[in-house]
Amino acid sequence: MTDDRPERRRDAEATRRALIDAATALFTERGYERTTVRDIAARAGFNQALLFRYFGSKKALFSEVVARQGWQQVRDTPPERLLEVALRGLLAPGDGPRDRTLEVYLRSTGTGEARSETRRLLGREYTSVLATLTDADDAELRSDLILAWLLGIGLTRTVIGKDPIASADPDDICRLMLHASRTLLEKLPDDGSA
Amino acid sequence: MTDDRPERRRDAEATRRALIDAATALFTERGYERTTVRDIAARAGFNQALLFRYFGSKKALFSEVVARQGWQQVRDTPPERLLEVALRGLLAPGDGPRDRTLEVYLRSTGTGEARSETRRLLGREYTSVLATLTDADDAELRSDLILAWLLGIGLTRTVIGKDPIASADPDDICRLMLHASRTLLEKLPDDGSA
DNA sequence: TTCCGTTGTAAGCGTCTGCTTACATACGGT
DNA sequence: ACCGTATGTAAGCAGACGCTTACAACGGAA
Repeated sequence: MTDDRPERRRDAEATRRALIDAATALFTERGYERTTVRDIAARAGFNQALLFRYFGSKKALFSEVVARQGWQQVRDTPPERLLEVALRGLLAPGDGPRDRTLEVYLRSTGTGEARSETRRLLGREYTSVLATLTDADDAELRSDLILAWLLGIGLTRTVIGKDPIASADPDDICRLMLHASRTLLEKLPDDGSA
Repeated sequence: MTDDRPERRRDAEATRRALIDAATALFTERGYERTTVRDIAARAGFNQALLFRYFGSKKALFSEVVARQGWQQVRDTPPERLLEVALRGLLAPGDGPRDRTLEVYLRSTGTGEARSETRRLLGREYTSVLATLTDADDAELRSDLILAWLLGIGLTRTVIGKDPIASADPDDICRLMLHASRTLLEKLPDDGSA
């Protein structure tokens, strides 16, 4: 229906996609280090040698995964809705197809060069959008603190799996977190300077 | 001065301590997966086989590291000061001897069984102490959100190294974060229920 | 001095890792 | 039908990993 081409038993495009999908799932589940190229290929249903033909290296594949998630969320969402959308994406149950950018982001801890660069760029994107919501002169720091909060919540719920955050109702978390964030962005605490 | 015993060229206690110190430093710097037993032994100045004689396994050593940091901070600090103390510990420059509990905590991401159990227990300790600061009926969730924020800030500053948090003045971060936390703990947003 | 348990090291085992090579099979154009 | 290329696999390499084993040297007690 959605594809008019005849089904091919060998299809480079489909294989590439399958590998990226498998890699995305595993990287978000286990993080970069604990995911092996053999795991990825096995989940995609192919030989791991293909992974190197298509992507060259494990690191390059990781970059493709991050790039493919592709800043879509941060670019397609109006700034004033971004925080809630990102938070709800992070809290949603893990099965459906959804934006996993922040999960990949927080799973990609490590000191790898290319990886940390990608991470920094993506974070900058979120921070600068959130910064438009306040006119404080330390707007960037404030919005960075909020991004950090998002990461911390995701870390606690998804990676560590610690209660009560892990099993809390997304609505409750949203209500509390968004409320506190709004006070941070809108109402300026006394900053002790002129 | 502080040790009246004669200096011994062979001292099991001192060796143990050296190994734990080296392990603490490396685990907090690189995380669990990226730290090898050979790295640890080399930094301590010993053969890696000793590590297994004293601790049995890499995982057991990690548990000793966490245990030795030892919940001291969370138990020795009065609840109303805990948040600031923990945050400042997380933000302080990396050289001096200081409490690294939260750093180890956030570095120990992964799915290892013993590790994740230790992590959960430590987190519970922090959460329940912070929960005494509010009388909301979802006190635990609120304080867990604050612990998550601590982790997120530490992650951004220490692990990811992303500006502006990475290079911000600790005082500024403290002022903003503590202010927002107080509103979360003290002033209850409308929770839409009876 | 002899002796033996403690404290240390060198070497290596088995396994897993990212990655490569050599080869098989399917496909599309002629 | 034929053939060259695109797509796929099986096997294996070199190195790193956690961990073990066999053995050397120290140091206190006899």
